[in-house]
Amino acid sequence: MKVEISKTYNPREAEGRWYAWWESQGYFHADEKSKRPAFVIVMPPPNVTGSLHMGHMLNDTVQDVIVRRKRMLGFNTLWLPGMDHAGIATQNVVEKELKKEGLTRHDLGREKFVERVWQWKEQYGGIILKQIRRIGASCDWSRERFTFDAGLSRAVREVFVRLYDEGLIYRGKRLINWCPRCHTALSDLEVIYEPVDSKLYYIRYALKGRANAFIEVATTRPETMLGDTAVAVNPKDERYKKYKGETAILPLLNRELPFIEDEVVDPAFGSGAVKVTPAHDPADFEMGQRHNLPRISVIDENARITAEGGPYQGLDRNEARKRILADLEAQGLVAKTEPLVHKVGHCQRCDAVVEPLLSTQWFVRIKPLAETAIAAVEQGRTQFVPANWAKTYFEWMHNIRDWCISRQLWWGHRIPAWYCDDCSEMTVSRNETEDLKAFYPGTLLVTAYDIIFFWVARMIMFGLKFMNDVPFKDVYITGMIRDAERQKMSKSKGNVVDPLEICDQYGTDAVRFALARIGAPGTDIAVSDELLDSYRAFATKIWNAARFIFRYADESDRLPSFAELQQSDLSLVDRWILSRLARATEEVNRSVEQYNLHEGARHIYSFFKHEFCDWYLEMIKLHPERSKPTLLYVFESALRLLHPFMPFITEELWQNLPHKGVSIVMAPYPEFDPQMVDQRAESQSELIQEIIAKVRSVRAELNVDAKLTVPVRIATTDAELTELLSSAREYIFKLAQVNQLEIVPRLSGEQLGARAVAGGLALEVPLAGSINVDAERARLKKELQKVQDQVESLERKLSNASFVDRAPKEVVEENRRRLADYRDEAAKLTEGLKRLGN
RNA sequence: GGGCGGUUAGCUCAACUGGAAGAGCAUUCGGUUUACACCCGAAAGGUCAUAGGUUCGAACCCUAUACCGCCCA
Repeated sequence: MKVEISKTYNPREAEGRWYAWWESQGYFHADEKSKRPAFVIVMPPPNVTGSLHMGHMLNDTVQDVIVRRKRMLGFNTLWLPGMDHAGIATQNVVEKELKKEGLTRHDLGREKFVERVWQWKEQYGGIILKQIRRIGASCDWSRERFTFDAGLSRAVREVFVRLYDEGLIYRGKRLINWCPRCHTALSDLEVIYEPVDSKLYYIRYALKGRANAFIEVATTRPETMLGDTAVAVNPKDERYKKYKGETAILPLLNRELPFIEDEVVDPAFGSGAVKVTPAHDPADFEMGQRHNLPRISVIDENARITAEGGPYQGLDRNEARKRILADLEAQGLVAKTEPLVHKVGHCQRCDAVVEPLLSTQWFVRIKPLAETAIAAVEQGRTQFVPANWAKTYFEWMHNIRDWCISRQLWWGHRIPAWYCDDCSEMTVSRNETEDLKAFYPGTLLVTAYDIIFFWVARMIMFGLKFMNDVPFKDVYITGMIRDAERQKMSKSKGNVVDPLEICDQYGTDAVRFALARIGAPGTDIAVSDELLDSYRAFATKIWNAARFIFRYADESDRLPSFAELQQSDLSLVDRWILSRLARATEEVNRSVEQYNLHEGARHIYSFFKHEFCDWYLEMIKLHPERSKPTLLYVFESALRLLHPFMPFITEELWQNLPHKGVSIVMAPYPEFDPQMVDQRAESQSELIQEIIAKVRSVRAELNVDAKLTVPVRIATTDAELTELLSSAREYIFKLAQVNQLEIVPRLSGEQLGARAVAGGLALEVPLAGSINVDAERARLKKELQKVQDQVESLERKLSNASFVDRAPKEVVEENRRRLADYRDEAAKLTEGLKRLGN
């Protein structure tokens, strides 16, 4: 019985069906007892509150292509999925919910609140994990992890205690980033600096003991003046030399401020003099340390002015700014105001303006960890792909600063400071130990470059520290997704596309292929409708090729082995396509192995579309039954080759074709077989294709009616070529609309016809009087010009003695051969032209 | 200010080790050839940002410049 498939492919239906089946069959499950070599990727865990965006889809596609191929190659693959409990983000979400009920987390208390967050997590969290399934990611869901699970909490405590015992964790009063909305400390990385339209205020500070003498300081944050403890200028600044040793008087509060000199002050900024507020500015904090200045905290954790702010106590920082400026204005102390765009730190999670505050927090002394991690990358134990990103990593690691690790969150790991003495025996559970043995270190981490500082660096540091080995051998850095105008996608710009909608629209396979195809490592990707259209068309092409095959395939057909094919009666084009398949297989494997997914995708695309569909399928229409075994063999192999990129459509078609095994997911990945290469079949077949292409080209340029069949005459005296041409004449007939092929020793000058050269052979399309001599002459002249340009450039090259002497022999030979070919072609074209007169 | 990257066809991007500049889309022309009009065939389109240098040979290596982008401070 013939296999029937629908006229068009319905991606949505097929995708859901196959994924559910794959998962239920346990194909993605890694076996911790397996003896096969392991291939391990840990998925950078998405936030529990998150939903899939194109960046995730790119990452997950890259990981899935790599993992699926490795699985098919027989590796014991583990792609470990998980979710980040995302402390601040998740707490915010639940707090917002509570607010609707008129409650705050304080009304519930810590325990009840955390319980509530867990409820939220079970009910609404982790939508993204379902979405990740939707795009075909072949993760081992049986091992799914949540960063707030008991096991991971224990690991965090263990790490904390060990670092503390070694003196790498300390508690100290330092200037930290404080989010007054989230009410927590943030690490440096959690602060996003954004340009803000602001003003630079020039404020007059009086000088002690001098009537009417002022120094102007420039500031963007007048409200912090309440905490000023000095005025600073650059020591090289001549303008202020005269004030050395003087004392300034802080307006409004009348505090005495020493006049100090410090290199960090930029004489070109503002007036060249700045106020120094060690408790509210990182640069001032350091200056304060250098000059032993007192630190006065005037802003509290609610961003309100403290008692130190005297009359301004209790005011919000913004209100305080207004009032202070008004008061200064009233006293004539605001010299001038200039517009200024400067970068202001915002909370990564809630976008509130971050307040630098003095606070007692826990810090990790990170330098010793960083040094080991730097060495590991220098030694190549972990490699970046592309290698350039190692520079970014080094740059950051060399300038790393102690890391503030405490957060004032309820939804987060608790610092076990109160039972340090008791927890020294904590270990991870036995089960995890077995998995760790089997799967640590991992092989690969795939992430965008904005995460190098977060996950990559920290995983390397802590992997080395606690597992004595790097956590992964390679780090593949993907680009960022941009829209068609190359703008970064962001919610505020409103140009975010939902990958699931895109997948619904174009089919997941098409979107995956597009991402893989265009995403060279480390380069940004612009997603546009045109791009997606072209790969949906590719999926459709595959579907239709299958429909063609199903016209001849029967349920009783079985898949031949290559050995069987070799013994059967293969046609020229069969041998050709097998050879091309072998080469495509080699290229795809080489490319993907080197993480050049875009190259791999390109090779498959080009093989499938331009060789298999455009030539092979067209050619075997002459003898479909004879070529059926090869057709089935090549198509089935091509599906396996393509499967990592387009998992759904390949499974759908594979299941309907003769195949071996239960699922393409577990079928072997094609590997290069030198026996399949047939150089002779390739050159013979290419000659035929060149002849067909030339005839088509001549016909099109001379506007020959598409329905009209024409005779073709080819000149050769070579017996082998004569044999080849006559055996391949049917292909030329069918594909070039030819009705007669005459092989002659040489073309005579008497016949009027269009001339061309294909594969070194002169050919003629006698058009029996219908030819336009002028058009043909023009066409030939143009053709000849091109060839002569080549001849000239090669002659120049070869007449250069140092090229002939110094270039490798093969290159010189190659050029000589090309020159000879072009000269021959030119001669033939000239002859054709001469015949037409001028 | 420090670091990184980019500049190739109208557009989006490739080009593995320095050795004939490619693809997709768009454009033009011709086609309902029974797998496919989400298609087929043909064509046109390039000073590889600019200026130097290295080399027999440079899109690729080096130097400088211009413009664009990103990261860090």
